[in-house]
Amino acid sequence: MSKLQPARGTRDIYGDDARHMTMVVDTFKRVAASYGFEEMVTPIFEFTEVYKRPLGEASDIVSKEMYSFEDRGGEEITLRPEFTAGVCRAFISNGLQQNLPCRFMSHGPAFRYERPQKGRYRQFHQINAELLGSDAPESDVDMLSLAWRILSELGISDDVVLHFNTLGDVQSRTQYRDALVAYFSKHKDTLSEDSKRRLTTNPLRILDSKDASDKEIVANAPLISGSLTDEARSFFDTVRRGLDVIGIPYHHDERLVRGLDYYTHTAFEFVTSALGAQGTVLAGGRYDGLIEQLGGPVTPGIGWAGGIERLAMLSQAGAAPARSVVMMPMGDAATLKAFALAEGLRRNNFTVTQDRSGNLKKRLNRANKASARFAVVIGDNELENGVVALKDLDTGTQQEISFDRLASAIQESNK
RNA sequence: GCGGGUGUAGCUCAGUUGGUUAGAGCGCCAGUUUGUGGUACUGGAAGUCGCCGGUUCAAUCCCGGUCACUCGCCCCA
Repeated sequence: MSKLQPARGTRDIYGDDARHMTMVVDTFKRVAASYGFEEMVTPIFEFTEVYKRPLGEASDIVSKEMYSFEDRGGEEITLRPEFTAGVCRAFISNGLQQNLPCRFMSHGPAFRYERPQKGRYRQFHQINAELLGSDAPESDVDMLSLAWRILSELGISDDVVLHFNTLGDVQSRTQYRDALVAYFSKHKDTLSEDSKRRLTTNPLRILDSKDASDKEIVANAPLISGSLTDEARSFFDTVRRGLDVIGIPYHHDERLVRGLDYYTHTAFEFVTSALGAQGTVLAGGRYDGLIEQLGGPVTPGIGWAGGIERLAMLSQAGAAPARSVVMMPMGDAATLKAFALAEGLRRNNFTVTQDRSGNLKKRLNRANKASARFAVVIGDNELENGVVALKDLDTGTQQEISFDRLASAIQESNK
């Protein structure tokens, strides 16, 4: 590597990108808190088994996308490829089943060894919400409501469509899987190579194949609604009624499935067409068997994860950095005085930086480029008289202010 | 993992049908103003033409490989 560059699929995040992503996370935390969610910060790596079991040995994530390694103590370790399994492990490890339901929010990086594309990185970032311990369909509505609220506050709810389906309970899902395998096996000869493989690894996934001839076959494939038990059907209807009451528009997509084995009942994706092939910005569903599968007490759960990069690309919203006051001391004595003045201003919640190099012209130039709001010039003349020259960089006006009145003068001009 | 496109200054891009000193705009630096910005004018710095190899008298240009980005597939947030 002759040029110093970040490892493939990783990138440095700064400037506007960083501001947009921070806005996504801040909005997420604020809104999730208003739904009663509390932070759960789990380790960024876990024993490999934590992800291997729930995700399914055959899943692509486990079979070829995980960053797994043996650490120096001989333990099999994996960088988290998603949040749910880790949060559930934490739930079990800490015996949190005493106070159900639990509502956890998390955010941070996750890792998958994939071919990078726009909006798809090997180190990517997610916001994640999990609600553990409620098997009521109303909880599914709560989770969708939370997601919708966040998308709305990010200003992108008009740009996404909620695709929504049910996978039924375990019995429904098993029946459906069998029905699909039976149906697709009849058409095996005309299925694409990818889908022939899926027939054994993940038959549900054939339903969203993009292959033209697959699509023809899929058009007549049996639907999950034909395999639903009465309970599963009634569960689904309750969730739908909830969405109607809250006023979340959705598209009932009978072919929407999940890639991961642990999902049951509600499955959903908020999708945009603005990001090319990586259109899913937030997705999740119910996973009633997961915690038990990990060795914990039987506990239902529902959760979702949102891609921070993708959400940030869509929303393009970010808090502008606070406009600063720049101290411009001329000479050693003034430099010392500027320290004291700056501290005083910061105690009054102003953002203050120091610029001590170059002539005044240069400093004002820099301040201008940095969108600073005020310049405070202190030289020997000012020191003698106990004043500073306070320059309003927006209006260009300048006035002499005594040391002790500086904060209030800035406050006044900034109105 | 598979297929297509791209890679020239900090950024956005021209260009060379293979031939001496590779260009523009923006940005950056300096000056016109010994302590007063945004405008204007003048001047300047900055590129191993992604990297390695091959063909050739000669490669930034052609060929091969490689790395990265990008679009689609796969997968998925």
